[in-house]
Amino acid sequence: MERGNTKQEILEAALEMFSVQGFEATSISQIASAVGIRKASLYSHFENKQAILDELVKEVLGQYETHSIFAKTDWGKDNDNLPLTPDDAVKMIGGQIRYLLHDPAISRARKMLVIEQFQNRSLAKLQTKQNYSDVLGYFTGLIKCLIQKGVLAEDDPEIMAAQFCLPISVWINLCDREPERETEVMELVDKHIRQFFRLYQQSGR
Amino acid sequence: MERGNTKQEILEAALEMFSVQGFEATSISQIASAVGIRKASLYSHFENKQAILDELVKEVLGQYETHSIFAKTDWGKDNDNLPLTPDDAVKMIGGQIRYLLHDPAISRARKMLVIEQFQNRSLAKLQTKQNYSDVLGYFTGLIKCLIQKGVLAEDDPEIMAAQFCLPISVWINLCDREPERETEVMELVDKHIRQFFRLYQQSGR
DNA sequence: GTCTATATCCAGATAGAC
DNA sequence: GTCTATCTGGATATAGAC
Repeated sequence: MERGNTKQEILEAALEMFSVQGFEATSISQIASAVGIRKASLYSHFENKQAILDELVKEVLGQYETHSIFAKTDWGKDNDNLPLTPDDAVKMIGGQIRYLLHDPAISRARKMLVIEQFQNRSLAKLQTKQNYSDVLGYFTGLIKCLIQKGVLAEDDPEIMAAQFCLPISVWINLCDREPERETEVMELVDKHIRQFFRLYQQSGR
Repeated sequence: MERGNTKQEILEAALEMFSVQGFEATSISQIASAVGIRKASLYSHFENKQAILDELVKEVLGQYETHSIFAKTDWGKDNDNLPLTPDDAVKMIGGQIRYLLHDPAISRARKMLVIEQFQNRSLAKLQTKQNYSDVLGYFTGLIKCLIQKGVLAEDDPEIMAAQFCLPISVWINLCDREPERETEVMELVDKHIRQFFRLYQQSGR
């Protein structure tokens, strides 16, 4: 470390605390002492407490747009790494879940949005976008491709996507709350994906 | 009103605020003024702020055990009002969702648990029990009955239950966050239930 | 049971030396 | 940029009159 990145350290410490206690319950002194400075020094980097949250939402959560696979919805041509078999799907989704669960910034941002969703209208919208609409849109596109390729039977793709990814959303939230249940959850995910494929293959016959 | 129920009014006001702002961000004065008394008077009813939360968890959330249909899991004999058709299921589940969404105590308790789930280990456990395990157990039992009756095809009942009720959980949470989307959500629920039945009927042929 | 008054503490935020 | 010192307000909680 050795300075220069103090502002970044503040953002990281703040996110860590906001994601457990929430914004209101986290004090400036707490954040400052986690970074190793006095609370007064923190005001050299941010105008006030709210500015920390604003910056977090803008930067840390904003990098979602550039990095998250769910933010892009162009399932047009690049059907290269499409999961055509249950095994592929389990591998792909399993890896994705593990990444979402263990990346500190991502998991903390997700938890913070859960905590603050009823408090703040704009955070509610962000929560819906990142952890519902975009995910649903992503899987709707993927499933449309799989239908077109004849891998899955024809049916309402949006409902199929919901049936596929919303249980997984709930299981991710369960792991956020009780991390020790991760292996149990991963087994459920495995069974769920295979059953989903089996089902929507059969019915298309 | 006219007194005598001040303690109850305090609990209700507190739950209303805890369910939006969270416990830490809600002050004693806020609760007191919502009830129409001074903050000092509140200490005649509760030893301290924590005692309000404890009582809420014990009483208001505890009445879940006696009133919620999800708390009972005996699908043994009383297969009277079993939803045998998609229409029945849509009607039954739709009514249940509307009840869960609009009953003030239930919806506030649910939101409070969402907000406090990462803060407090025992509230995390309660959240998992009430809004995950019990619901999953309830629908696993129901689905087992429907399989036995030949209404649905044979498959892993726990996974079927997850595919059935976890999307609905997510949609309820979406309505908690953005109540104006209720009708849109109810249409999704309708389509989801019919597609679920159609699917698991077909595959059993 | 409710009130006013008060004690104590800690929050967010600013001033100014180094 | 970080510090000490300080301001101001609001928090939880208690004491004691009515």
